[in-house]
Amino acid sequence: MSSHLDQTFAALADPTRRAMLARLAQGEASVSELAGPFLGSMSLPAVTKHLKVLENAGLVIKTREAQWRPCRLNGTPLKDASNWIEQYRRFWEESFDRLDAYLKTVTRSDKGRHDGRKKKSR
Amino acid sequence: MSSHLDQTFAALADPTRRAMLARLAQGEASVSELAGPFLGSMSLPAVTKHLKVLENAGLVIKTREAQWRPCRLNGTPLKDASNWIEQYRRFWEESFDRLDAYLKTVTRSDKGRHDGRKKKSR
DNA sequence: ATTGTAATTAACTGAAAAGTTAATTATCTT
DNA sequence: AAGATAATTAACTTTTCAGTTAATTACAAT
Repeated sequence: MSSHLDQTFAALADPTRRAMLARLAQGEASVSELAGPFLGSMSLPAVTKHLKVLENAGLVIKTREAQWRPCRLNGTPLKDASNWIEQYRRFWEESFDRLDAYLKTVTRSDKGRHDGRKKKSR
Repeated sequence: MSSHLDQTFAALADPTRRAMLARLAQGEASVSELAGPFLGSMSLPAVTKHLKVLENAGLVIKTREAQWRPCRLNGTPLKDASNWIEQYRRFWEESFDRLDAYLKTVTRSDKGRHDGRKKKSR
């Protein structure tokens, strides 16, 4: 049992899969169209599997048209991923760097101790 | 050899690790403080390993203080992850849904064919 | 010096991930 | 009906990941 976010982030952790999403951002594509750029370095079944991971994560929706499987990107799981990350925005923005710098100025001694004792002063 | 984004997304794909980041967002914590909530369900070495993954991804910075390893969150890798995801924002926002709905209205037939032929009309 | 606490390292296990080749299914074309 | 094309499934290998227990390192306190 793995959460939605688990699956989304796991799917995004692979460069082949991110490239496939990038391709799909340009528009619908069949499996072989998606596979094209990778067939030099991996087999078609490997691509099918990557696609399955994206599909299971809900990032790609595969339909049927004759012997083709047109795929399109579904962004909704990315919304949750984005929201999750956004929680941490302050940790990479300027304002935080300044806060951080400030916190470093304040002596960490007592706040930082785990044994409830004072640190020797330097 | 895995890219920065690979490592970041892979690190975020695990709920234990995300929980550890959530804890660190509250402020610095030692390894055992971080481990606390999980010691019911996993061993301390397991926690150390998760922490190592976060550290390798650059999401956590571990320092030394006596026998403790105070850890703090470093948000910068999240910035890249966020930027990557933001590229796809239009795929989960209203405006896109409308565009999508519109595209479905227009007959997909020729646009969607991969063999350059016309579809039989229904 | 000995003991206790914090954390890591070592060595191992089991399960999941990522790839392979070969065979199979489904559909279209002639 | 036969052949070509698109894609998947099966069976297998290899590697990586997540966890375990036991041993070890490092420091502090007495």
